[in-house]
Amino acid sequence: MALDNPTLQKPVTTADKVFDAILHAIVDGKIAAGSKISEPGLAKQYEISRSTLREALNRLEKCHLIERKANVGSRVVDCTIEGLLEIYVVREALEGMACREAAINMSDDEIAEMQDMLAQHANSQALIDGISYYQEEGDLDFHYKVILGSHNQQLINILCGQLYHLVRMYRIQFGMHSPRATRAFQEHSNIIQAICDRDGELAEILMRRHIAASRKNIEKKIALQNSTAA
Amino acid sequence: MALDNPTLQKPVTTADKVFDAILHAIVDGKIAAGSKISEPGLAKQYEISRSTLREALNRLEKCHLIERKANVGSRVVDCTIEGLLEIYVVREALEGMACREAAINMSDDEIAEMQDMLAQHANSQALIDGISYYQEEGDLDFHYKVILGSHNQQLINILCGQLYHLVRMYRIQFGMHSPRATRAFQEHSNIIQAICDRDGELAEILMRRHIAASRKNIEKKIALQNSTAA
DNA sequence: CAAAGTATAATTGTCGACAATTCAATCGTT
DNA sequence: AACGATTGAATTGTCGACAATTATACTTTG
Repeated sequence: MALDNPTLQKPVTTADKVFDAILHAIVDGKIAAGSKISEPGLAKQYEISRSTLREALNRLEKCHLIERKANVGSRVVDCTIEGLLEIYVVREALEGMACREAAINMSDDEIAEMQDMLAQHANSQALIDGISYYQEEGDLDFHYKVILGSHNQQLINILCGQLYHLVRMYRIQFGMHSPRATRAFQEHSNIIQAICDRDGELAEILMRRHIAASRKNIEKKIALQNSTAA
Repeated sequence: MALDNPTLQKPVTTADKVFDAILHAIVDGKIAAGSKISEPGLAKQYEISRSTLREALNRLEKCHLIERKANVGSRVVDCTIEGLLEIYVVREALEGMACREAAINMSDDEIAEMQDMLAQHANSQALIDGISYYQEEGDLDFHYKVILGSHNQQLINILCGQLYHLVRMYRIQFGMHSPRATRAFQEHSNIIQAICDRDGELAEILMRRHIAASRKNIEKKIALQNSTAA
């Protein structure tokens, strides 16, 4: 049960709720990537006014989940390999820095909490079975914790508020549950150790390598896919 | 004459124009940082409907220039030292990576163009006079060029579309024209050289140091300010 | 038959009004 | 006099309708 909204600002207005609903629909692929969004259609579907819907669409645009052109309309972003790799580049830079800052700014309690989480993941049946649960849920939990541990509001906003919605969208729509589970777990463990040692420099390097490894894994997969297809 | 909108999507709708107007007003401090925004007031001032104003406000929120709370309203972000330092941390990470990618992805023409710009800055009267023109305008031009040179749309969006509005706001409101002009110029020159050599690793390191130097310069200034005030 | 122009239909942008919530001032109580 | 509750005013959220722009289908022409 990973929190999919670590900033936990509960939806109070109806636009908030519709935003949440459409967000999940897009991330889960129920609204197809690249498809055009019909304002009258969606408004009727959710039984709200167009004004309220547009309010929700504006927030989706903030997450880079939809793109709007003036006098033309909104489209769901489409998932491309290039787009995915671009995100990994940004993640490598930002999460690396977040990890460095986390090593500096996290409280001892926060670190202990993160260690507990890792221990829990270690014991989880899914990891023992080598299944992809860890990849899909535990991995995000870990990364969220590190990001929040940076105590840098800008980093938190960009990563948790914007980029990670896209990350989850790609994960689901590209079906990314690679067999990196046990290895990624070891890398997480090393990163936490660096944070625990308050070694920001090492923590950043390890996190960057961790993310770069994921990216390269995907690149390899894609290359393989292309070679077999050709 | 630095472009203050490198993504150059011209305002077509009235909400776009109002967004531009309010953006400049906030960045220039004509609308005070931290002040509350009155929707009826601003709507009347710009002679538009509240719906159109809210559309503009949503885009300002995307730039992190205003913050909204449900059923309460919008406030202009306030400029704090902590906030400024947070931005520098993000810039160090993102622009460092952008610089690395620029060394890989920039075309020869783009590099030549950037070299021309630097040469032009070298000859500019303002730099010779040791005045702060370079800091305020040429510096931004340089950083924009590098960011765009990354050819990474995510990086471009985050940096040019969001963060740099805040950067300009802080520069103006904190009156940041430090005597780092000639030194910064030399650093820019070295960075371009690394990009020209297609040395992404070095380019990233140099850019990170360049930004970190600015941050430390500010921290020093603040420390000095505090010591004299006490 | 293809291509361009035009007219129609659909969609987006903008507006003003009403409902719901929050803020402010007044009044009453201890 | 200070604190809390209540009432009124102001602000935000939501709605439906109209205007402006764009997309579509049809007609006309070469």
